[in-house]
Amino acid sequence: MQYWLMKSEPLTFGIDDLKAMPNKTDHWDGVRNYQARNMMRDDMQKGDLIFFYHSNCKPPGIVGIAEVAKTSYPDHTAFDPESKYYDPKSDPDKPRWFMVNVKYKKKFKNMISLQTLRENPLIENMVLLRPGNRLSITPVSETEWKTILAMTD
DNA sequence: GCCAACGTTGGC
DNA sequence: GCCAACGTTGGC
Repeated sequence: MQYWLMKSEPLTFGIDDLKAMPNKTDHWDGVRNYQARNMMRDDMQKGDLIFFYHSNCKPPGIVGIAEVAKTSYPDHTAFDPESKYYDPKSDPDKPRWFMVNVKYKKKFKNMISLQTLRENPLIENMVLLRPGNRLSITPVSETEWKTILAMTD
């Protein structure tokens, strides 16, 4: 069992959007970064737990929990010229981009803002909090997971 | 809206 | 393979 953090812009796709999906499940498409892809493709297992993070909003922070509902498979939006995630270099016979399915688990009564996370010395080395980090998917250690859960009410 | 920090692209 | 130019991310 591993833990992850996945960022999404709430205006594009927030945790309430995930909850509203059939079976509260959706595919996590549009990841176009190799490090993030590799984590989805190689490391994410069904049942892994995910902190759902809202980025590019006020305030940014962790808003709830989801879980990996299906291991990786090719991201079909890369094959669709109409999609904003279209990548002509991704060949259906040799897909470049992958995605997993993610299922809504819960939404925190109060989100844990980025600022609040930064103020907790127990998680100061978290990948998310490292200077310059822009990865949309980051691993979370068990200690970090438990520490952050303890910050919820 | 600004801009620092990255990642990617493509000429050479 | 280098690296300048460019695009993106995402906090502020």
